Amino acid sequence: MSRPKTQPYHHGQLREALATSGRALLEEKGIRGFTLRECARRAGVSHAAPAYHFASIDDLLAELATRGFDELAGAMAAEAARADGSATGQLVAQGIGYMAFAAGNPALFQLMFSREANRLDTAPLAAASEAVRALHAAAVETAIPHASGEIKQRMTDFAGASMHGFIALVLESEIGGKDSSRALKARGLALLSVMAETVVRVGA
Amino acid sequence: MSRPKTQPYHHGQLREALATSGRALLEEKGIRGFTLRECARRAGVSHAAPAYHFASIDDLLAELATRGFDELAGAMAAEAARADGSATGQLVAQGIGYMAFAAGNPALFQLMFSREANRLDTAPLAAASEAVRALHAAAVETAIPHASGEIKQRMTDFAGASMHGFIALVLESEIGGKDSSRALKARGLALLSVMAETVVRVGA
DNA sequence: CTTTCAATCTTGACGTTGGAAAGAGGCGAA
DNA sequence: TTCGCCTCTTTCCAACGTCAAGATTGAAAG
Repeated sequence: MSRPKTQPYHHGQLREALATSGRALLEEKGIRGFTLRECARRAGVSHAAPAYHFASIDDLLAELATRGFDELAGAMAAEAARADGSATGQLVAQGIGYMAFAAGNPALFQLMFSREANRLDTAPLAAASEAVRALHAAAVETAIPHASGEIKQRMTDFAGASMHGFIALVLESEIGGKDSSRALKARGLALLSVMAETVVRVGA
Repeated sequence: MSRPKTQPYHHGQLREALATSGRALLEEKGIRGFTLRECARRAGVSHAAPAYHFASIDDLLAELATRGFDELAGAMAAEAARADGSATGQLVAQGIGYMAFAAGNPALFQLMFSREANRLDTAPLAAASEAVRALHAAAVETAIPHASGEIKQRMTDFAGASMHGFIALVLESEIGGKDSSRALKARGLALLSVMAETVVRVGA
């Protein structure tokens, strides 16, 4: 019976199960409605079972945020991989991946970029969010390889702020409250296009 | 004794006191650490006293968010009033007011633009946030009065996304983790400047 | 000035939460 | 088989939001 030794016992995959049910719960109830006990309930274990895998509810939230950043980086990289070779290609493609992830996981996205997550700041979480930042910086580097360091920093600020701000405002329905998803996508693309062109123009 | 009849009794100004202590508590503990009972404690009343003034904890949070939007609009308008007459003046000045408010009230700012606040959505809250949006749209209008409606909308998206995204990322220390406040201000101003120039250029 | 009375606050209770402590159960090593 | 550790359950506690009931007060009415 050569079972992988990482499936030890009773429930076996509790950590994974909690991350999964937690993620769903977060999207359903929002950050304020998120409870450890409901999370455990959905995983089919007693309310104190999570304690062995997560030191506290904040620890579980940190794990969710960390996985979110990993997935976000994946989404950005996947889009970027199929971008054309133009100067703005990477930047726009990554932006599409970024916005798509946010739109698909609004509550998780907000958790990742919330002050609460900042307060948690475990090492893996910091590393995962740093990876996303690095990916973004690389896209700017590709767009304006010959610009000065200061310009590159300014344009990284600018590009990151534009794409993050747009989707953040959309999620809060501060932008396009009643608009269709299709119309919002068009507006998002238009924004990314203006953003990328500006980066290249200023960085030239 | 012609006291204003709106100062009725015991504590008298409980609603105000709760809004004040609630705001401070929110900044201290964050949205997850915010509790009605602690709020009441700080106002010097029993744990159930708030119920008379606020139907629920969400109702109190909605009030805080509403006041936040009012104050944000005030900050934007105050900065804009002392702007020069250039095309980009209003836009940059409002952006400064916007970022200054966010930097001074990070937790409140995040509450205002959180999915939770969206869920609350009382009429006054919707009106207050709409007022901020209108102020911003007016600044874009001033910058590019002759552009088409679609361009104006796109540039409103763009300008709002840039300024909101930048300060949002700063608050989460996703931008400039260890930088001084002075350096961050410079980066914010640089961003606003690029943003405003782009609006005018594209809208021309 | 006394009497009402409605608005405001307090007390006490209920169900739920996060977390700690202690015990039960099963798996792998000896 | 026995032992010991890892995993989960049970039980308990303080604190939470909310409700219901009672107490307190300022001010209007007589």
